[in-house]
Amino acid sequence: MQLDRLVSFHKALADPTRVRILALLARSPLHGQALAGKLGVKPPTITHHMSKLREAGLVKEKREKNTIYFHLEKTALQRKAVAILEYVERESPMKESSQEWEIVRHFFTPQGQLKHLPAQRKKRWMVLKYLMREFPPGETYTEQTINERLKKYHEDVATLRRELIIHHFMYREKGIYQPNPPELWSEMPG
Amino acid sequence: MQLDRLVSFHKALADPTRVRILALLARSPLHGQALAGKLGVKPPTITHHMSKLREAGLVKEKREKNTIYFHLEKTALQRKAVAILEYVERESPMKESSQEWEIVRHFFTPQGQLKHLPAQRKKRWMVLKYLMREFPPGETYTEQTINERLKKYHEDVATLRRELIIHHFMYREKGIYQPNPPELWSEMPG
DNA sequence: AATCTAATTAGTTATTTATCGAATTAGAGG
DNA sequence: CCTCTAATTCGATAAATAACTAATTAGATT
Repeated sequence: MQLDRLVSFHKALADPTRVRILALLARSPLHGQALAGKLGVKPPTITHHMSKLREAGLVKEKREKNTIYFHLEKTALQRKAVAILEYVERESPMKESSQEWEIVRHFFTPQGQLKHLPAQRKKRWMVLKYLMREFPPGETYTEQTINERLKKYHEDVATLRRELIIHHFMYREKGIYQPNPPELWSEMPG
Repeated sequence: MQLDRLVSFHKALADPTRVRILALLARSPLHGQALAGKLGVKPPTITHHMSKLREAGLVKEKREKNTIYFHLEKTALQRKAVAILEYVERESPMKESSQEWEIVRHFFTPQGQLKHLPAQRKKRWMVLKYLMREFPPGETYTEQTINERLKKYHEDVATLRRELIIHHFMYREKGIYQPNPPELWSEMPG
């Protein structure tokens, strides 16, 4: 789910009256006047809230004579409720271990600059893997792009580039760089 | 989770900047200046957002020298994300069948008033069960409270009260009413 | 003590929004 | 055509809030 859809879903739930509406509709379908009565608000307020809930895809309605019955879209609610988890997960290639980050972070300044490449092979590998966050898979990168992005971390981009290739984090062909999938990375040393 | 906690959780996620912060922190802990830099906002804005996220229990912080590193409380996020599902579920004792509701609803006006108690025993039982939504288990109720709440449905609260007792939906002792758990209810007739 | 940096507070502004009363629209039924 | 009811729209108001600048606090280092 894209950011703005995700945010407007949570906006829909960021009001006590709307949450109570959903709880009522989970019991049974209700029409506007009944909701207004049970919640102690006026009909225009219900209209206001229902349009937000409808926009968020959480309720649907069925007309019956002059009356409009709203019902909860429970499967949509379930799906959207967990979307935030997928969203933060999708963006986090470092999820495997926060201990790893505890080691890696000492080689970066608070501004995020790399102080120096670790001498220890294991730590060096971790730092290189960390740098790969700049190059998500599924895309290819020119050498110029690689240089620009590595420059943010350290002056000596040539060494960084070479190390990334050596450990098979990336693959180079005719000046085009391509991130390897984790299966092709070199093993984490000792 | 109670309503206001639930709402303030969703308020915390109802802003694109805060969702982006969570996504960044899912990668690795970061301090305020780094967040400000990556998001293109000023430090006071970060302070503002972090206090909301902290209040919602989604981030924690660790001081190190002069710098404060924030990290995501992922398990809290997971727990709270699904809380809305439990909330709407908990309030819906009618979930077992919407066919049941199709029968029951004919005895209520669109405003939610009970037209009359059904003569058929099975339908009468269903209507009484439906009325029990007013009296969640885990609490006790005075007769006055019972009367007030039943009054919304029908004038003749005495009959309703008596029927609820007869069918063992509630238990009365010394003028205090207590809802029975479903195991103690009388069997649904027919 | 003086200084540097990160974070916070205070105060301001512009935007959003929850709610209401009054007026209007949309159907249904006489 | 008239009337009734449910729902919506319109306009107004009050409250919440996201963002900034400027000033201040809190620790750490010199």
